Amino acid sequence: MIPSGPFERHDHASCRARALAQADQVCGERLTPVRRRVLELLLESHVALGAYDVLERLRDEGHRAQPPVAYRALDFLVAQGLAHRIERLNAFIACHRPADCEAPAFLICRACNRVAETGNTPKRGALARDARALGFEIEETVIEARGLCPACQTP
Amino acid sequence: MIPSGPFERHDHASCRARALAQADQVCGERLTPVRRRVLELLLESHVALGAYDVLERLRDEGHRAQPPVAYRALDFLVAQGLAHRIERLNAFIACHRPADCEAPAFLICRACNRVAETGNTPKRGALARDARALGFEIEETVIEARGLCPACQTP
DNA sequence: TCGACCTTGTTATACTATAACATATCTCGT
DNA sequence: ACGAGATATGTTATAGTATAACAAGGTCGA
Ligand SMILES: [Zn+2]
Ligand SMILES: [Zn+2]
Ligand SMILES: [Zn+2]
Ligand SMILES: [Zn+2]
Repeated sequence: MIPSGPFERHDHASCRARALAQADQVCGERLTPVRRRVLELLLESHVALGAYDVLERLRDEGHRAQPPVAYRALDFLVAQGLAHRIERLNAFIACHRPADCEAPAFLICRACNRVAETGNTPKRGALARDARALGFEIEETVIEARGLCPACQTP
Repeated sequence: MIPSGPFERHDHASCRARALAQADQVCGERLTPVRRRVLELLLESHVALGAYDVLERLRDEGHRAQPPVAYRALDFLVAQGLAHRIERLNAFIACHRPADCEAPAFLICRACNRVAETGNTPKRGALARDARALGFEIEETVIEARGLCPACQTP
């Protein structure tokens, strides 16, 4: 996947619209109003949101939601590949390319908190080699790098 | 680093003793009794322990400890490179090779919960390439693979 | 119509982590 | 000796993250 997005200036409206359209297509009716709204919230920026951030926003909109509402919606989105959980942050971001997203990796800026998804980490790196040598069967890999995005590197 | 350890039958007593000796050497006096005891607890198996697991064991031994006691000891061990935090598990494992551990990656068996550390992930993989292309400066990377160890793969 | 399945609502609780303040010790320069 | 700063521990309270469990309605095919 071509690295692109959060750290560059970009047309975020269409960035968001495209992801939402793909989500509609993937899920059809299963993308219920709450789930769709949560996805929209995640798509508002490239900053990861915690479940309670999502919850708070839902409440601000008049939805009298309890924690399971947020977690269920987020779990659904993650299961459909429309969002990703960032383990280091206990938070979630929307996937901006759900159509072709496999083995994603994440670059997390510790200064501005934006997260870039840089995908398709190869299955043949040093990790895969070591796993094979051990007889370990990898099912899923979390790769999350922390550092500074271009904008936050002091000049 | 040569993959070795948890998933193979091995002399765990010396596995543990070696790590402890290296820790003593690295830390000297700073490896206080509590900190050393926590490291020993982590070294008892290759299964990751949560902070509250550690706390419970300390209490079983008569130490009237509160949560900060466990977290402080664990934070110290992590800072010294004697233990690693596994983000996916909110848990900690001892590093069995503190002397030569840099950029570790982890293989987590979802069946038996043992964790293998397979180290020295290269700085020149696809991730590093993408980061460079984005101008992102990586400071630290979490790599955690989930799957099945050899013993847990049903035949 | 029945039952299986999915979705949402709601209450309560479990698990993980840190803030903040207190106490003790050591070391170093004066 | 004295006080300042650094380090380590004790203790209380609270913040933040996540799930269990039960209830209730909707859809849809057998
Ligand atoms: Zn965008
Ligand atoms: Zn940034
Ligand atoms: Zn061992
Ligand atoms: Zn296993």
